[in-house]
Amino acid sequence: MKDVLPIAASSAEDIVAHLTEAVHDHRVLPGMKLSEDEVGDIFGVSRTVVRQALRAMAHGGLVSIERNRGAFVAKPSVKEAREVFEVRALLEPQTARAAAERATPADVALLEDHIAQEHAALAADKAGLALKLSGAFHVEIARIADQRTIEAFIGQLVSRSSLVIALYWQRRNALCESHAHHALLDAFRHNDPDQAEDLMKGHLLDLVSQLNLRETRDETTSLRDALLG
Amino acid sequence: MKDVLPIAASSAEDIVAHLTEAVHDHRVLPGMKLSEDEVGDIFGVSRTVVRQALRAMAHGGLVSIERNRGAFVAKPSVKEAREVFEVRALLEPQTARAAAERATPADVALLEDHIAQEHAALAADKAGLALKLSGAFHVEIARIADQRTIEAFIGQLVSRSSLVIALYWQRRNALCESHAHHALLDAFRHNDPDQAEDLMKGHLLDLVSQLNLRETRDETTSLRDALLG
DNA sequence: GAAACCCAGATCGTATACAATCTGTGCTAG
DNA sequence: CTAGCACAGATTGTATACGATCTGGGTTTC
Repeated sequence: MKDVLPIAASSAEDIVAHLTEAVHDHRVLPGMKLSEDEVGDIFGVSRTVVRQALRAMAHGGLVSIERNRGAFVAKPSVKEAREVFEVRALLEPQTARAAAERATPADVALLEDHIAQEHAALAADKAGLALKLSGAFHVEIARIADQRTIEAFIGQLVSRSSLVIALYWQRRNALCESHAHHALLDAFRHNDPDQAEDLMKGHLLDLVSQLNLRETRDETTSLRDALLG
Repeated sequence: MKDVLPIAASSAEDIVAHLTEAVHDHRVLPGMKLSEDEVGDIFGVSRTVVRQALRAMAHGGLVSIERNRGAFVAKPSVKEAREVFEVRALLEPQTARAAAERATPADVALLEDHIAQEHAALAADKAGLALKLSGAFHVEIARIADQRTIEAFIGQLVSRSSLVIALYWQRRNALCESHAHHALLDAFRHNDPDQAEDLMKGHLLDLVSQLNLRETRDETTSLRDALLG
């Protein structure tokens, strides 16, 4: 079981993309060790490029690097978790407003497809995949708003949100957000900035309200199993 | 002139700090080439650590890396320049509000010292230094607001703002912002969130209004001269 | 004379080797 | 039996070496 074929990825960006996706759909969980050798084995590259990837992810807040100890998937504290959603609450409503002003039929179609995939993922009981798509939806809105700087920031915040959700989500009600996304889609379709802004604001509040920002949780799994299994 | 003593800096973070400072006070200008060998010589480290530093700065938007061509100090486009200040307008007024709510006498004293240094720099005709301090002032406000995530973002935005100012500033009136900072300080001293928010909003609008977001400018200087001369 | 081509120098990209640091295990002393 | 220490294995940090790619100048050809 040691050398299944490595994942096709040569560049550091590929590795970042793969690992980030794995974190987004909760195949890789907060606290997991990302050993340079192991990652290098899995992707079939040398440690040099692995280190580039890990440091890049560290800059995005997805990974924390401890000197002489290695890289770990970040475990945001309760304070950091709050901060992430506070910043999102500052950035995203206004961004949704701008997106609603600019959204073209092509944009709407793309978001529709996004939501359809989310539904399919939920139907197939792939909660992780649905979560990843849900995050991408938010980033896509920033793209539609034609705000690349904000898009990059929201990308980071969505990544960290995945970590926060992995740590602090209370499962009592399954994720019903696709409803919120559908409502947002309507606002975009009708180019209604006011409603888009309000809906986004409410959506983010909803998300935070479903978190339990008191206790922490702990889990550990093999990185190799998470990525290749 | 080839081997003046290298700047004392061993770690990648030191190099990032030095180079970032140099950019902030306009000793290093947009478009300047940051050759790995040259930077390594200047700081007395190997290319390995230089690359770490340059990639880190690239993630912050201060440097742009072109594959097989090298690293250059970023030259934000007019669109990026607008975006930077649009994001700042979203983040900073609210942050100033939070800071005004939390500011302690110690915080106020620290900001006072900051402003005093700014004045001294302006009096000594060190416009670059004054600019750097002015940016640090904004970051300090985020720290007082106890928002580390926002602090990091504003740090990035201030960095890029330095580049924008280097490219698009129209010099017709010298930078009189220390006045705006003084007004903000008063709002913090009296714990007046409303006024702090308004002042910050106006301050940012002022800054943008003093930019000429139409033409670009070009200049080139030796990195070594900029850092060591 | 101008354009296309080719080659040399320089610069970056990646891999590998070695040094520094940490973790955990087993031993020893109290 | 427990606490402290020391050493071995593992992992990361840094430097260096080599290969790939780009830039610019000089030559050739039309």
